[in-house]
Amino acid sequence: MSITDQDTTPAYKRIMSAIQQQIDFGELKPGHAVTSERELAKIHGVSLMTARHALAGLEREGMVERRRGSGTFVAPPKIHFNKLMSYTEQMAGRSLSVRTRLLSMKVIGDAPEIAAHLLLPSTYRLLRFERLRLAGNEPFALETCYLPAEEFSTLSRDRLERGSLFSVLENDYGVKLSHADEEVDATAADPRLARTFGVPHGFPLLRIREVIYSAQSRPFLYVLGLYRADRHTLHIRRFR
Amino acid sequence: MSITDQDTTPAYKRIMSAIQQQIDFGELKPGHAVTSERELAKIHGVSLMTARHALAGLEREGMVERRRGSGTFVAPPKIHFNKLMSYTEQMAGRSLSVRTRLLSMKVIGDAPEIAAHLLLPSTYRLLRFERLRLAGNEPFALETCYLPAEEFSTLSRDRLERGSLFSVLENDYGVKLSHADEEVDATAADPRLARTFGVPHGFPLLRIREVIYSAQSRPFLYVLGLYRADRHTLHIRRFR
DNA sequence: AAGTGGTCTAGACCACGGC
DNA sequence: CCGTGGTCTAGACCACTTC
Repeated sequence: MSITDQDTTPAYKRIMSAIQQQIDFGELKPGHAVTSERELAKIHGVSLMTARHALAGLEREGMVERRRGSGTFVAPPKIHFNKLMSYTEQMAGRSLSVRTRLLSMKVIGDAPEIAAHLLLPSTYRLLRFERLRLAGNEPFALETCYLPAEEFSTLSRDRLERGSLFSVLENDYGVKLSHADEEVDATAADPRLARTFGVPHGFPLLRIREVIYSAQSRPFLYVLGLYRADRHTLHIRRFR
Repeated sequence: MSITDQDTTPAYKRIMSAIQQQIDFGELKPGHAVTSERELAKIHGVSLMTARHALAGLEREGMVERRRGSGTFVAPPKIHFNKLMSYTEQMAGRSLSVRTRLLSMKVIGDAPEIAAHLLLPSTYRLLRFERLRLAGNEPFALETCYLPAEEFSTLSRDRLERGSLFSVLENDYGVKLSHADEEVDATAADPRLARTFGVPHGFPLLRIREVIYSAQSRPFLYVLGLYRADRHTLHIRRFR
């Protein structure tokens, strides 16, 4: 950030970024005291209220804890509960070798229920593809994705097998992901699924139906996921 | 927060409560404009920053939306995603007649795994009780709860069958509930469960194991829930 | 142009924690 | 005791929306 920059960024956001960097770069570790309000005000040449605003923002994001009479401290690294993450992202932290195999990919026009979930006319053309997730050589998840075909017609098989769907959507298509609503229940493996997963007919599976919304609150991706219950557990945190 | 505790309550909290009441009492409905910052400041005799603080707090709670240049508006009623609620509370909004039958209740001392979840010694005495949830006359959920026996020795069968466990804990024992971590997977009904639910052996069930924490981040309640997958869906919202 | 929320100042007093 | 965060004042200017 140079002096010539016409810096329109609010002061409190700049202070937030500065502290965030200290944490990211490891200068401040969990438990360490963060520069106090009064010091921040002096250092950055702002009023106390502005320095407060910065710390309050970081607290809301869960980066720091504030203790009256004591100070502001870097919060312990949080497990990212209830975060919308792609499979690739979820696995990144766990050093598990997971492969993806693209089973099918085609444009369909007869999925009225799914079109309805995406707020599209019932005969709207959708791009559907199935991906099998394998740990080692053992399949443990089958995910079927549905996207509006027109918008994402340039999606290639290659990209889907290689990287994360989320990163393709965010980087190549500029989609801003906002949130997802999931419906979770249980089902039993029918003959086809039993064959796919290599489990007995009737084997319990976790079923997750998911509508993913863009930043404009527009639903644009529907995912039906089926997971071997013995190899997959869903973690949720609920707050009172 | 009541009107009688004006003495020590911060002004911004009083203003928040006042607006919250307007919403609760139906004077302000979703979409309606909330009193502006400047008006609130005049009305309550506080500075602009304090009025701002109140509206910012309500925004953080999701009660209002703020639109620059336009105003502050009552937010549409939010679906309570990812909220820690008792079964009774969940059903309250749905006009479903749900009954609870207490199947068993006893103190046990040989549940080391569950004691571990509650950060207690492996032979610690736990109060265990099973509750069957019925819609109409049809059972659709079986919940087994574990509590430290000493603290909750006065819990009566009567209270458990009558009201919500949460309300008993919060009102009678003064427990402040904070959050819960859940593990969700699927399983198949064994003979006993099949008989309990009146479903075939092997029927898919949703299984939720839940550790509930008090405000001091102390785990104090473990719940194992089994749900007929065809009568029960879990809803989750995830954010990016 | 009038009204709104967003940012910010330069102070103030209080309640609390640790020394 | 001193430093901390929590609350608050009485203004100010800006950016934005609506009319």
